Amino acid sequence: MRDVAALAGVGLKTVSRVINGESKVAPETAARVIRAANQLDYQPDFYAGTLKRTDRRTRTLGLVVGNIANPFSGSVGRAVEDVATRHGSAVLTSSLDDDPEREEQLIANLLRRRVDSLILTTARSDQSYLVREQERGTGLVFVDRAPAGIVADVVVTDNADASATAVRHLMDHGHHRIAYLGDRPQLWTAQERLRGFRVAAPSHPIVVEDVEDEDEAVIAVERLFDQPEPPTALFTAQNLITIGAIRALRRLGLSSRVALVGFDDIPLGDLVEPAVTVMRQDPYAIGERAAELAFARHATPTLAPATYVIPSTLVVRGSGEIPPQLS
Amino acid sequence: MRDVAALAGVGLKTVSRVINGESKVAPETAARVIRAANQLDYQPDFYAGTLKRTDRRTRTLGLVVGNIANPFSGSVGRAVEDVATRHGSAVLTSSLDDDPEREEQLIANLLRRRVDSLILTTARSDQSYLVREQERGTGLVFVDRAPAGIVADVVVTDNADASATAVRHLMDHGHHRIAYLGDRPQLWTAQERLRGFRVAAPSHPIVVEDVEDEDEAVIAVERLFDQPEPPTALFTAQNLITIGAIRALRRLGLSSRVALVGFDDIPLGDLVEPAVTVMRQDPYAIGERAAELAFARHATPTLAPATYVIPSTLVVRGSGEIPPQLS
DNA sequence: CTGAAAGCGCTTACAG
DNA sequence: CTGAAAGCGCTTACAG
Repeated sequence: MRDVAALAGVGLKTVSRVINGESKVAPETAARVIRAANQLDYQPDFYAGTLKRTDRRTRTLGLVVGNIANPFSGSVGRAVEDVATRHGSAVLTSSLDDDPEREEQLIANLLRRRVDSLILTTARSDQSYLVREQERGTGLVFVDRAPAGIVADVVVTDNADASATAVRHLMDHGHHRIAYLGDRPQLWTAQERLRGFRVAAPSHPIVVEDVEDEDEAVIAVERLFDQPEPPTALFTAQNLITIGAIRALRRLGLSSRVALVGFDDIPLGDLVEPAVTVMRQDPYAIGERAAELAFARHATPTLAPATYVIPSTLVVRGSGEIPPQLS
Repeated sequence: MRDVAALAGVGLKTVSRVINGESKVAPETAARVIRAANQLDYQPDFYAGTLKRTDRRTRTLGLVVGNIANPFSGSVGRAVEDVATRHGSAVLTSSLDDDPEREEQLIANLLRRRVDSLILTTARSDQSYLVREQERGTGLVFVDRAPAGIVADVVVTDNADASATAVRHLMDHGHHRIAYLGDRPQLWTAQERLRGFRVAAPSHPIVVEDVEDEDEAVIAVERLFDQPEPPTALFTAQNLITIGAIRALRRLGLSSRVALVGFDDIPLGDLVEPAVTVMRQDPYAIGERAAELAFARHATPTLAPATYVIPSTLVVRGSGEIPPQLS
């Protein structure tokens, strides 16, 4: 910038004004500055300006998702990016892998880079370590999972409600022996989905927790049908579990005899046989709302923190409408 | 930092030394500094340090992918993130949507934030506008698509080879009437895949270009089978086209009578009926190699730019092994 | 409409 | 082992 000022024969401040499009510069002077900037191939350094700027905003958001390679996180990320771009901000993305150790490390890394807000999915059971950062003015929006030990904006799916809806759908189709297959009970989402299941489920539900991935889901389903009184319907409370269940039912030759409703849509869910009925979440809407909240808080820091619930939709495709079979 | 120094009763430089873990600080002094930092809840500002640091590295990478919500880009992004984390760097992620207008805008945004390297997928037909930035020392690695007008590191799939392999697989199964269905011919990847197809294909191949999405693929396939001499096999040169083709074949009742090989794997490709044979790309390997190249160049700026080809694998699942049917 | 001085939070290049 | 001075590239808060 100094070189540009020298070449154009103006003061630093004038170059700054031209670069930032502030008015009140004589067109002729401005033209000279622009010519000098082009000649020297000048690129302003945004972060250098941040140092002295009154609001100290870096116009950078930190995003922590489960795993950016997974479609749910990908859609959240895309939404955050879209909103950020509209506000002239950039997004630093990190994948958590549900690892509590990583959580603190990733967040520390983002904080050192002075992100204006953090939009984050968490793995630890307590987030009170972020209170001081929040007091310092960093925006905090929790997505997908509600935090503990801190009051902040939260954007989540209607986990319990959606689960109850799924179970009622199965009961409406005549099922009474319904099995729940869910993720690790430490996860807030797993707790909520089980809670919703219990609210709507018949009196003696079958509950299988701690199913961590597709392979474990296959095993869990095989085990269920190895018992004297197997379920007539499955509610799989996570997308990988749904995929594992489809695989297992197919191997067992039960695809067309056991009803299945999954939580969270799966890719090509309409092309498998039978097509799979799911409660579809809206990850783009979650990310969008979260990013909008972050920017709203930058504009009005006194906003009271709130929890936003994004609705899910029952997508009826066939697997959830199979009637109970007499064994 | 000034406050920490004052509270600990030491000089600025000593605080700096403790924060950065430089040796040569008396344990006692260091402890006092750490206590002061905790008490004041001090967070170092990484970018402020960058300003005066000799290497001027921001330890930030810029990533431009097609769309982070799409599984291919997601895997590339995840790989870049993993390598960056190992090197203490963070990643600014942007989605291009194959929009040439966006390309310049997104890149300008990243450059203003002084990324050390740019790892990018491009939509424009020429990237010579990046030469000056490259000369200034910003690392440039092109992924998925080769650039024009600039010499830089490139990491791509073996598009032409993999396409030829796919077509030979179909011919080995007796097919002579094979249709190619591909994306916009402006895209480098589409050109390469068509080139590979032509190398291996029989003398009078059927070529359908400019298929932009799933819906267009459905229409294109329906049209093919509305003709006097329809193909006995399809080579769908992009994942959304593959999905559209599966849908169309199912509607036409031809799923088990027309062979299909897709370029790029699709989710749940093994669970549809028939399971779909594909040339599987390795997006994680592409992202990983690209990020490693970026860091290698930071360490050794004189490295000659090179092109790296990441191999694909034929995944045989059923749809590609259907023999030609007598109509 | 324009510019000189001061300073943001750090690191560098010294001197002790 | 420790610290004072200078300066990175900008913006602020002035004065003219």
